[in-house]
Amino acid sequence: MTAPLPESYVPAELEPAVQAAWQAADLYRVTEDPTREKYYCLAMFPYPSGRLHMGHVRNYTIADVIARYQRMQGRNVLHPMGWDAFGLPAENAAIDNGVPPAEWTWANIGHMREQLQRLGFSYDWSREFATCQPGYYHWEQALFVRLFRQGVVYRRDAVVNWDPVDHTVLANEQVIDGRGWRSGALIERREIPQWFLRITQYADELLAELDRLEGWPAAVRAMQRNWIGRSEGLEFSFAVEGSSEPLTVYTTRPDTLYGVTYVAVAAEHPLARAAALQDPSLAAFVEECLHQSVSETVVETLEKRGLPTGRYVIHPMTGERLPVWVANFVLAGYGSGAVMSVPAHDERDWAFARSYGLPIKQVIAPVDGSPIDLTAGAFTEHGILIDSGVHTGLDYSQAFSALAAHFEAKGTGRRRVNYRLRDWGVSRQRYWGCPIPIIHCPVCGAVPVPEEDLPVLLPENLTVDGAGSPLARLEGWRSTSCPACGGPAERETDTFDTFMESSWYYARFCSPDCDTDMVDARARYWLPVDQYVGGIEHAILHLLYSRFFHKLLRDCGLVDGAEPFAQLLTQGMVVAETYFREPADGGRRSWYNPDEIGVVRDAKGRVVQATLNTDGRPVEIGGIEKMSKSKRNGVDPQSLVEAWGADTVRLYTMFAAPPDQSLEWSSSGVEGGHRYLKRLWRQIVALLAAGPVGLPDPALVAGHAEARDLRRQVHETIAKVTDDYARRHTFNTAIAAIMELSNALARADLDDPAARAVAAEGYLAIVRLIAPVTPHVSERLWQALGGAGSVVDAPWPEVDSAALTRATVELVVQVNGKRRGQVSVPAEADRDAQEAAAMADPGVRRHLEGLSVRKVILVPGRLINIVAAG
RNA sequence: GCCAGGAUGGCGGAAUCGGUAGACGCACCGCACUCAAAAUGCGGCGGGGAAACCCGUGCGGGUUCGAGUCCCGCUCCUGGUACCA
Repeated sequence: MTAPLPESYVPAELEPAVQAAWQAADLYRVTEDPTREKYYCLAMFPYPSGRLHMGHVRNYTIADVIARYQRMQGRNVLHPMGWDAFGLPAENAAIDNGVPPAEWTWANIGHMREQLQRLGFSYDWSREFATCQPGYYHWEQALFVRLFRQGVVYRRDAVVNWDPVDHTVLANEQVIDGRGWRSGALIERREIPQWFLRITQYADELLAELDRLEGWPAAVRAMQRNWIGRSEGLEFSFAVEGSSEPLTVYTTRPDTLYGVTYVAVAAEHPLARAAALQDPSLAAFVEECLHQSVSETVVETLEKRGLPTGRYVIHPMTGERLPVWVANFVLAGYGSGAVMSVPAHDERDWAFARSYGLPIKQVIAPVDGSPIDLTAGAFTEHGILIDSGVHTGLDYSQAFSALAAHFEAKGTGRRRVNYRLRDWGVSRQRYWGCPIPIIHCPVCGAVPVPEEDLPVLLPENLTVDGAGSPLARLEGWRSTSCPACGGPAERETDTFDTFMESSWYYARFCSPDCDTDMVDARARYWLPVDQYVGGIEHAILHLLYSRFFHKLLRDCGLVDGAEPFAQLLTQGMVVAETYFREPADGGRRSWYNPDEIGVVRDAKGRVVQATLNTDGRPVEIGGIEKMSKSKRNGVDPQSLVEAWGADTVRLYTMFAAPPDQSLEWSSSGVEGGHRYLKRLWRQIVALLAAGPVGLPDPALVAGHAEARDLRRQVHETIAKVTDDYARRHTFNTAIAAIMELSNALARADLDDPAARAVAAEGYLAIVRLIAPVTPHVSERLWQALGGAGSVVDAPWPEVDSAALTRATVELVVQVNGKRRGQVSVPAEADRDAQEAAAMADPGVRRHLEGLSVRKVILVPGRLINIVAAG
């Protein structure tokens, strides 16, 4: 690799050679080393869907840049990769092609691993695992058994989407307009027994720790905070007319109690079911509600509808009779399945009351006494109680306290902290997942599988047909004996939610070969993850479950610390232009890949028309959308790597947008990235041809204005790029600064010894600054420039603060906030001198004519604003 | 529906703590090299105007000496919404 640098840059030859050298040196294998500072950089592991897509490339390049940067800082970097291998797509593929899910999954893993390796990521592949391996899920089962004994696990009925034709439970995304996606049958809500983890027991800690997660984006913390949704309210009961069973409700607005004009219950509520027995139209409505998908989106965007049950409750303060309605927006599984309705002071209740002619009774007035218009909408702010019996005149918190005391004294209610967060249902009626280690015994009930009998292996090489649960039909697997009494018993045939596997894989990477528990002592060295990188779509579920698991692991004594991920970077989507044709017969649109499209531009470069290359006729431009199979606007990373090389793909992906924004695909943009690498290569070829490479002599540079300015830019760039990588994670601006420096170095006179030395210093810096992004080309250029060892472990360039000093600064001069001139002043000039220089500028003088100066605002070293008036 | 984001030239984006709007790249235009093309190099490039200048960061208001940035009210787009991962 010390051969002279070839004239031209050929990534197809260079990159495999560099990768082979890395592999031969086993460069990316890491072990625990207490003498060195550790850094754990993790990208969200992929579901092995078959091929890498651009979203993966982006995710893994961001993480690789950070890992490589930290490594060049001298840290001991753990950067692992594995596979989130259980899940629904494997079953769908099995149904469609008759391939067993295990086979399909492993074939995909093999292919995707090759694709990742070709991109040159710095993974320690010795730590690789897939979650479908018994060596992994064994310990997940062991944790579940432990949690069962601790009472963190329980079983209860919960509602699912049931497809009555395929006899299977459907995921929310498999329900389209209330029908099963394959069968087309109207789905039913069905209650079945399921296992739950008591995440609500940790709700307060999950909430409190959010405030300390300073390395997380504020948006993600806000979303989690709202998702947990802690509220303080009042739980109380209404007496039901003609029944001894009271109706319990929870409210965060006890102050509006006197404004309750009706009560709404879910269709599944016993009161609704009982009333439906006597009322055929009510029965029909309840039946209709029971065919709605369980998804919150569906429930909340439905037209709000309801019917009176004919039953009444008694208002606990006024003794008034209030009607009980069944409403399609009240969730059965949440709270008590019943809500008090205050149309005057709640938007949803207001809309419902308006459409059904229910009374709207104002009981809260604005504090300032201003009138409100209840015909226009609800008044939802806090205020002063009116028409509220003995509580009239109180404010929100006084009313809250008084009413809570009232109900507590009577024993019909109490103050309660409530969470929007619900316990985590982990049962899935699916085959391709981790078996739940429980045995159902007719005598002993649900008994956990003893630790020594774990893992409960998932039978593999099964054919799946999409009807019913394959495990339930596997008689030989299902029947077993009870670990407690020895009698005949049956295995649990549900598997875990795949979020279970992805909730602790980050810990397993620390000790992937541990065969005694989930993790061993090595986890204490590596955890927490210093930098976690993944899609914003995981902001709530995956990240909340992982935080929860970390606390469970901590409480089992397996890890230290409360949180798994110190820093979080959420990346945006990869999007691309779409093109389509609308068929004349009104049938389905046909979509075309951007590769198949040519565009016609006007004189200013604006796209005026797009045509299909094969027939030359126009197509419609459909706008920018997330890359997807259905819109055919996806770009295959592998063909890009083949065409341009991994470095170019990595460079474009990092350059086109900051990581947290969506990234728009552009093939000419990739070409631009490639051009830059070719230019950098050529420039270094030219430098080496110009003479021996040595570092600048400070004395020589000091007396040489151009060399001094250039050297200042070199060191300014080092400072900026370092800050962009380490603190801001704005790789796009780091690359822009590197390109700018390249442009400046290209103008250097290589025949001048001082300038040539500064150029050499600059290129040695650039090659290292860009190495995290384009490691292959950097490796080769580093060696050509005489760098020691591999660039992967080269020391990060240091800023020479002496090089940063400036003799003069440029000061922008404004008059009344408008830019009127620019003056150059000595860097050490005082305020008066700067003002005087600004006033002397001819453009400034012209705009000050006839005006008197009122105020001068000086932003040192940047701007001076002269405020003047006539 | 609810929660969280986003919107800046022809395009992707920059402007980091309220201080020069448009860095860097793409596209486009011109020039050089070439028989020619490609590649490469050099120059131009928000709109209007001869210029002085004026206008301009999704829309409507506001705060400030000064607003892309802060506040209030909208529009549209995106992510999540608990069984997609």
